[in-house]
Parts: sequence; C-alpha cells; structure tokens
Amino acid sequence: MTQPPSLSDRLRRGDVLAAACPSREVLRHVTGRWAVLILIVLEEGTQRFSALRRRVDGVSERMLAQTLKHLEHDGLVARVSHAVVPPHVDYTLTPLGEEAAAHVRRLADWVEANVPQIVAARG
Amino acid sequence: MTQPPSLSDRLRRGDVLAAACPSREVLRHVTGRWAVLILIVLEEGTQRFSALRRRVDGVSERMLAQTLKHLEHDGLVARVSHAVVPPHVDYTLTPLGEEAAAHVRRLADWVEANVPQIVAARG
DNA sequence: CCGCATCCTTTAAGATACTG
DNA sequence: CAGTATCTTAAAGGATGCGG
Repeated sequence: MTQPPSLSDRLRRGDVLAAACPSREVLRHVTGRWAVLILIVLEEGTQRFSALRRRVDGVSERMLAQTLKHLEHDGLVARVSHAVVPPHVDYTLTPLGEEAAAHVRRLADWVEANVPQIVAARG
Repeated sequence: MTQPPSLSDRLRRGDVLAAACPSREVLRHVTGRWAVLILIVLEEGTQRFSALRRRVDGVSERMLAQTLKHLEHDGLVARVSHAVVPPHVDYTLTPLGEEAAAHVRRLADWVEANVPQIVAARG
C-alpha cells in the first residue's frame, strides 16, 4: 500500500497514469511482448540479429527487427553494423538499456519462480 | 552481463525464453499495456471498477474488465462483488499480486524518472 | 446507474517471399 | 546475414445494450 504521488512528482518526472505522457509510450516499448525477452537476452552481452532470433523462441524476423528499432530509438539498444560480406550486425545494451533490462529481468525472474504457484491456483 | 541460466534452472522454474512455457503467458499478462497501470493503482489499496477507470487514464471499460479478469485468473487480483443497487465491485491485490505490482512499479518508476533523458536522446 | 457482455471496426502481430 | 515488402490472421479498441 502506497500513497498517490504528489502533484510535483507527477509534473517533474512524467506520469504513466496520464495518457498524454510520453512515459506511456516508453513503458509500452519496454514491456512489449518481445522487448522484455530481447532485453533479457542482451543482458548476457552483445548479440547479433540471428543469435537473438534463436534465443528468443518464437519471435519472427519482422517483430525482432521492429522491436529492436523501437529500443534503439529509445536509446536502450545500440546497433553496430559491420560492413562485411556476409553482413554482420551487433546489438548491445546502452547504459540506460542495462538499467531497463535489470528491471524487466527481475520481473521475469519473479514470474519464472512463481509460475508453478500461479498455474496451480488456476485449477 | 549475466551468464545463460543452467539447464536445471530452466526446467525447475519455467523459462520465459521458451515459447511453450506457461511463464510466457503470465509475463504477457503482467506486462500488458493496461495490466501494468492497474497493478500500480491497486498497490494504493482496494479500488472499485469505476475508480480504476478514472485513475487509469485512457482505458476503456472493455479493456479494464478483460485485464482484471486475466489478473484474477492468474491469482494476482481478488474480485469482491457486493450485491447492491447500484452494483459495487471491489478489486484488491492478492499477496502474490502485491509482489508483482512492486516489480512493475519499480520499472514504471524508472521509466518516469528517465523519460526526459530518453525523449531528449531521440532528437 | 454500475459493471460488464456483445458486436463491429481498427490496429498490431505472424507467415512467407524476396533483396542489398 | 540481416533485414524489408506483402499478405493474412489475431488481438486491441470503441460503441452500444442489458441485467442486477
């Protein structure tokens, strides 16, 4: 149980409860279906496109590319393209991305640890 | 930078990177567009449907009802319906829900605190 | 009147094929 | 290899109705 945030807080730092606040969009990107998994995998270190595609089971190339673009746009992921044949593109977390990844990883860890209890409670 | 999880970990507690693992579905529910905001508001205490609708700016009644149903199904939210006219339905976090809410709130707090930097970096 | 359920429209996601 | 373009399919969202 916490108290509602003060007005000064809501003006100074953005407010996810306000529909017009840009934090809403960032939160949507970070908590996106594939973004969560990509951030977790990238926390292990730099990965190439194809490696991400293999680690994040079930992601399509289209969604992987789109999600990486969003994360890059938000400054959470850095894209480095090596001009060689065949092409070689590396994706790395920025310092900001490392922080975001740590948060979503803690959440995912919690889900993984509690999923047996959750599934059991469903009957 | 962390290391890839051991095989025993991936079998014992669920693995969000495996498409078939039920943790994927739970993670999707918890990180859903509206679920994140609903969990945060419910952390302040029990709320009724109409109050949630007002606090979570932009949510439709349909999405609010659907998301609450998912969270209830996962055992994160408890629904108490008082048989009065006009109807009165209360939603409360379960102990499990409190934990989940704490995690998503920390993530949302981080986003709110860093959104100025993120928006600025976009140019 | 509040809390949904149902219908219908709009948007996002997924599969597939193709190019620098 | 690392994407993009195109098409199909599923999910999100909005308007409306209805039972309690």
